[in-house]
Amino acid sequence: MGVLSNLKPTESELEILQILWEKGDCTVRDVHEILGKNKDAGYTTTLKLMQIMHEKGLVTRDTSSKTHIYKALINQQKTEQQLVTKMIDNVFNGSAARLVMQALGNHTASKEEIDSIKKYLDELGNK
Amino acid sequence: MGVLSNLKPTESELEILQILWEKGDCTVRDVHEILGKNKDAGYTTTLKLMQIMHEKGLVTRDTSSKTHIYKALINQQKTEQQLVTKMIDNVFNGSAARLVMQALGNHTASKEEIDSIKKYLDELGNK
DNA sequence: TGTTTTATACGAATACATTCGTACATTTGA
DNA sequence: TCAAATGTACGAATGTATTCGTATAAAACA
Repeated sequence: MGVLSNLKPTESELEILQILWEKGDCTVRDVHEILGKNKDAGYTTTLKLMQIMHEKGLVTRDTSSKTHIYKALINQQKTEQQLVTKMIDNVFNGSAARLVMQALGNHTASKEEIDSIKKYLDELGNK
Repeated sequence: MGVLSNLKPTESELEILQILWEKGDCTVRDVHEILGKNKDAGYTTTLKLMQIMHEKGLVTRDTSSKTHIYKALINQQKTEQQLVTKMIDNVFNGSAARLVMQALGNHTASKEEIDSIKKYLDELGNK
């Protein structure tokens, strides 16, 4: 297991990571403007967060020009897996099934989603 | 929506709530001893946490005798729902299906669990 | 009874995350 | 060219969670 795998992003860091995962390379301003749609913090707040993320090894950056370019360094899939596993352990007493039922047992899941999950389960079952 | 519904427990508070949900009425010592199996903090740490939880309205307590008896005041199901919904929004971009697949796509789900989920999905589909 | 154990209350230290102000350097463009 | 805009660095304030020490009171018991 690598060093990076046990770095757990904070909530704000996760918001930034989402953006980097989706958009790829970003400047601080890029990220800040996307964040600005949902929250309003100052520009230097976003900058500081991203600098801290760099210190922690969550992101890399290209500093060859004045405006630095940031890139996620930790893996999206692996991070999501960590968060889910942690929730299963902490909240659902180790039962993935309880989490799933909780997730599906309300309006958030559409018919299409439920169908795709069924398909996924069938594929899982055939392995 | 009631006042209690937007109280979000911290991680330590959640650990304590789990115990209260499972065991029902508990003294601080009860909780502290169960917690002690996994972590080692001082007794007064647990006490303080539970006092704070009382201030926040997460728990009630019976103080009629010297040793106080604590009880969860927020609902387990509702709290779990909140946490899951928040994770779906923050981590999986609103897609419950993505969360579910992430939860099932590893060793944490046993065959029995997967079967019970299938059954659950079928029941959901018939509504 | 008087000592030990078991409680609560509460202030304070510590740790960590978040936010912002300010200094300073580089670009941009009028 | 030189002022305005844009960028980084960084210290510090703020907010919140966690941890623990100490004071004090009640209960248990030898």
